[in-house]
Amino acid sequence: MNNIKFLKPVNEDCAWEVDRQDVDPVNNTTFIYNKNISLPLDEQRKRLPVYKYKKHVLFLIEKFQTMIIAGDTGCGKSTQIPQYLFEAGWCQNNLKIGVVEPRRFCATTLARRVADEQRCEIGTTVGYSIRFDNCHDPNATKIKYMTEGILVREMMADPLLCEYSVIILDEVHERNTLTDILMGLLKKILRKRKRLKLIVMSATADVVSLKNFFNNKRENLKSENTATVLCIEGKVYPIMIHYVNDPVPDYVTGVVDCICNIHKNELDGDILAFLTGSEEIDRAILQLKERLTENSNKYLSPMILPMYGALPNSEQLKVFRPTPKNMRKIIISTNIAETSITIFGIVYVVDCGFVKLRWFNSKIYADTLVVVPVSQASAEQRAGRAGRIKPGKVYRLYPEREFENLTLFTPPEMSRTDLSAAVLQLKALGIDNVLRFTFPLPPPAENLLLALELLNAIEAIDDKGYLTKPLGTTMVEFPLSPLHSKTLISSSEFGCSDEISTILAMLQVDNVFVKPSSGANSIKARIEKRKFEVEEGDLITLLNVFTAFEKNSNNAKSWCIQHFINFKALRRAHEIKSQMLKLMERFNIPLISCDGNAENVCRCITSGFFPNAVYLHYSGVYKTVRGGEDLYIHPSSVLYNVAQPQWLLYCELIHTNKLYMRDITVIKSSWLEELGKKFYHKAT
DNA sequence: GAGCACTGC
Repeated sequence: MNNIKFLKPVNEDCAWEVDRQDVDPVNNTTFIYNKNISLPLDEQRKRLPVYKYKKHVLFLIEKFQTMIIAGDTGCGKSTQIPQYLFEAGWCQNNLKIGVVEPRRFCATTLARRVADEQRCEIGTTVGYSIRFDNCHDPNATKIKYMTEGILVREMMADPLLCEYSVIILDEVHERNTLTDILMGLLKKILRKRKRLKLIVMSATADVVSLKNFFNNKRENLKSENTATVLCIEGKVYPIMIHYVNDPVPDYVTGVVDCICNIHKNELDGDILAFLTGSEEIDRAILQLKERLTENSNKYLSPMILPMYGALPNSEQLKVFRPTPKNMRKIIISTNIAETSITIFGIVYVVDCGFVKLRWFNSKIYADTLVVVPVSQASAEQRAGRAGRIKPGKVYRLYPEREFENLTLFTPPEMSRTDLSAAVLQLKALGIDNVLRFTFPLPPPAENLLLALELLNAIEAIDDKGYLTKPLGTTMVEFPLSPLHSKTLISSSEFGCSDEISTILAMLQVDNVFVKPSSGANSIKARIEKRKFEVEEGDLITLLNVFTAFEKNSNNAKSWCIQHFINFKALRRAHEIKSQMLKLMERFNIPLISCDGNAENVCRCITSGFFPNAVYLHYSGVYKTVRGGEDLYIHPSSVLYNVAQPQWLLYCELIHTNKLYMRDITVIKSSWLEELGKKFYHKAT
């Protein structure tokens, strides 16, 4: 295909080039451990813990409209229960079973596994549907795995989900915003369609509150319960939990100390340690490499591995390979290993007791990342990673008395993040009064009101709270956040919809610029990036990258390597842009190019992102136009090293030691007066 | 001078 065969894997500077696309998703089973792999499929199915509960499941689903199933990952519930229902006739009369997963990876791998067990081709009786990848047959598919966003989209077209006899919500304990929206909507649908059944599956969540939420039995009436709980006991080994006597001053060093002790004194078994971010993980690994030598343990050599989402796929896969003989894997991970992935062979868990979460800051109307103590449920989930193959040990880096002070559950995402997209979605689904919507856990009213205020300012909803036509109703159709979709829809008026659709696609992918860690190449990468940089800011810079990428599409991969651009990110941006173009055509938004007139593009960006405006205060820091909060230019911005412009718009805020603006565009204050008039006349 | 995890007909 192209000329990259001269690159050697040993050349560290090219390591980034190996990435997810090289992993064959069909044959990649490293993520899922199956100890019965040598048995025939039917035999494997019968050995799963859930098999003993087959009759219970089928009995309870007849009797109750909603069933809450609690069971650990690995008990087989996500693959088996849909098949039990299918085999018991729940797909007669052309009805389907819908299984809703929080991640694309789960939806596709589970569907493929179930298709194998049903001995059918994927996309026939068993299929899946995720964004950019439809693999199901509307007439033949009976068991359909999908992501949460897909079901929300289906509800917009078919509000009572008439195609389905059963909906299964999986991994509900993660409590994503979409999970909560779906639960609220399904509660309504269940009232209207008595024959629809709902199964809610969860690993740790508090099943009692879920049961109460779905129970339609009215107080003081003799009517029967409509919801029930089934607990599936998986096979777990006992876990011994250790606490420290006194709080540790620095949990990174604490984790390192603890790992060294385990490695020196404990028998074989891999170690999994939780920290909050990649920076901490890299720091811990440096310390460990200094302190652990081949001689630290007579029998086992340490094999120290990082694990976090931004890590290249080739690096992530190392964590799943079986531990070589006479070695001990020591994995230092973010929260990704708490729920999203399962690593086999863990016997020791070290928990720093903290997690990094998105948190809505109402002063600046933005989500920020904060490090907070974990919840009890989260601590238990982390601990549970130790007892999968034999009795395990867990080390918590806080005193035992602190455990009781932890909150029981991590607040659902809805209660702690920006709600503007969720509110817009609900409005489109016919929920006019979002303040009275039955959320599984109502988010703070202030956050809902701020979301409504923002949507009104960008004219997605009118003063009475109804979706505007055509702007608001069209915005919902795009898989973009409200400010982004507003920008896109107004882009044809500014004569630059081609450029804006590119920029918005580029904003949705991360790590466009490759940053090698070693000296010479990091300077080269810096020089290459300069070639794309322009004084208008980061967004026009991204536009330049994409335009150059498309011009070189016949040798895209080698072009990316040459210019230190992330090929995978650009390919995904291309994919997202094509989806946007299709939607734009459908909603009659003409594709117009401004042929290099950057001012048009910047004015258009202002028309959508005006709520995120800042000005340069005489003290030398930027302040938000409404709240007057201090913000700083992120070092990754092209504007970091130039004279500070007077007015800026940002697309994203990162809260670390300061509040940093990312993806910045230079604007004029007169544009704000013109394009964000309604919003700013109150503020100024 | 810096980066939780997911996701979208």
